[in-house]
Amino acid sequence: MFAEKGFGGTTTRQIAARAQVNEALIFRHFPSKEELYWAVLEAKVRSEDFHLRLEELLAGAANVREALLAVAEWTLERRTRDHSTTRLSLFCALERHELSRRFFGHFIAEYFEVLANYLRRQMRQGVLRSADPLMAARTFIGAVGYHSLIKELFGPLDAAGDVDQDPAATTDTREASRLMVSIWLDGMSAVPAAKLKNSAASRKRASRQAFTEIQEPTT
Amino acid sequence: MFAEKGFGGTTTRQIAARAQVNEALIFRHFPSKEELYWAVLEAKVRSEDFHLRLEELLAGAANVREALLAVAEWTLERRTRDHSTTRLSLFCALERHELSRRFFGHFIAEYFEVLANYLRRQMRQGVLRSADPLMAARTFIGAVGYHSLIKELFGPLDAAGDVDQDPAATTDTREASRLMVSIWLDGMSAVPAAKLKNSAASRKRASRQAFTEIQEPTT
DNA sequence: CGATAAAGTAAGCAATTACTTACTTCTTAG
DNA sequence: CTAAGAAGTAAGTAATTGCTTACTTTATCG
Repeated sequence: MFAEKGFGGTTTRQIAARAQVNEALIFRHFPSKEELYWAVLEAKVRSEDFHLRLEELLAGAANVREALLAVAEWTLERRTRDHSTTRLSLFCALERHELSRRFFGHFIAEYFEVLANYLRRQMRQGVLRSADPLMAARTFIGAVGYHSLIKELFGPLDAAGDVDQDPAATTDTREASRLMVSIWLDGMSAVPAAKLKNSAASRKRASRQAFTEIQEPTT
Repeated sequence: MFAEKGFGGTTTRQIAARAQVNEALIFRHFPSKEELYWAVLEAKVRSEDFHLRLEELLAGAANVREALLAVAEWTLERRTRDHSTTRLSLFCALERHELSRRFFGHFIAEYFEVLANYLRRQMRQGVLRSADPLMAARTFIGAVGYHSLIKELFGPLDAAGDVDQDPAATTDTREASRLMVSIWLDGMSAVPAAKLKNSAASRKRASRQAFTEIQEPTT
């Protein structure tokens, strides 16, 4: 309910009603509404150990592309399935500045750090060109995160109008992930030799590249 | 005040106090708090004609890189200077789902559309590799937008700790823009010849890998 | 069992909410 | 000048807020 209407927008009466208990019971278990709120946040954060899952994904992937694809798809899929974490953290950040920074802020920083460390390693090994790993991580997460954020907050809005509704979320997730990874990775790759060849004969790209390349669609 | 504490978090009494008028005066000019809210939103949106400014920036740039750099720097600079628009739109999206979509949703879609059209043109001219322009636009805006969003909501959080505060916002803006543009552009360029030369000179990594494959390492 | 504490509740508290009413002041056109 | 309406206000309204009090029920364990 906090994720749905925020801290200020949720009343203890509503919470009690939804929990099918008396309102006074809330204040028997928690000294105040605020304490309940932080308990909810902590439980939420604790239950979704993001940066651990992220480490797993990165460690389990065969190469950078696979890793980033996995991260992108995981992120998009998770966030389209459940908006509550995003909403909760956004509400938290918007409503109470001080504490949210120490809460989600630290959490997010940790998350970035994990990806940044991975990218740093890839840079050292020459797989990626060298750049500020933290910024590089942000750029990637940003593309993925913003994409899903807009979708969560404002719906599909694919066209300028409002005609076509969410067509096939999974297809979209796949395709979106692939494009974002390909853009980021091509930009960060240490060896864009293939791309050069590619541009030299700009037509039949598809046949030439066994892997890696992401096809363009859209007539 | 709506940007600061949201619709529900702002009371008409507070507004009246800040405006130094009697609370009743508000309801003489606006039939309800909600109507006042929408009036504020409309005024805000109207005053910042984003997609027009975006078109100007794109039209005025010498090439794609310049254009994207201008867009990135403009976005970052504007958003670090004034958080109110972001906060307002976020609050709006979080608090009232239905109307926000028609409000900011349509607005954002329009914004994406402008950039997408520009990118489409560049693709047709062979400057950029062809891909879904809307997705490409989102990927770029995403990297920039998310970066500034995190900063707005959770502060600097550069390191995992909390030691170094915002060092030099302008320097950061410049550098961040440059990196994001370079990543995105290298990933989207049809002719990355310069990049090859560049990387060859700097590290001679290029010689190592003939084409395409992004080597995995992972011990 | 029986004592003790935890779990649970009905009713109500003062404070705050968006909004109204009944009234006074300012501005301005004919 | 003056009438009329706009601008402005003090003092309320009923409803809702987080939270408390005084009480009853249920579970636990020697």
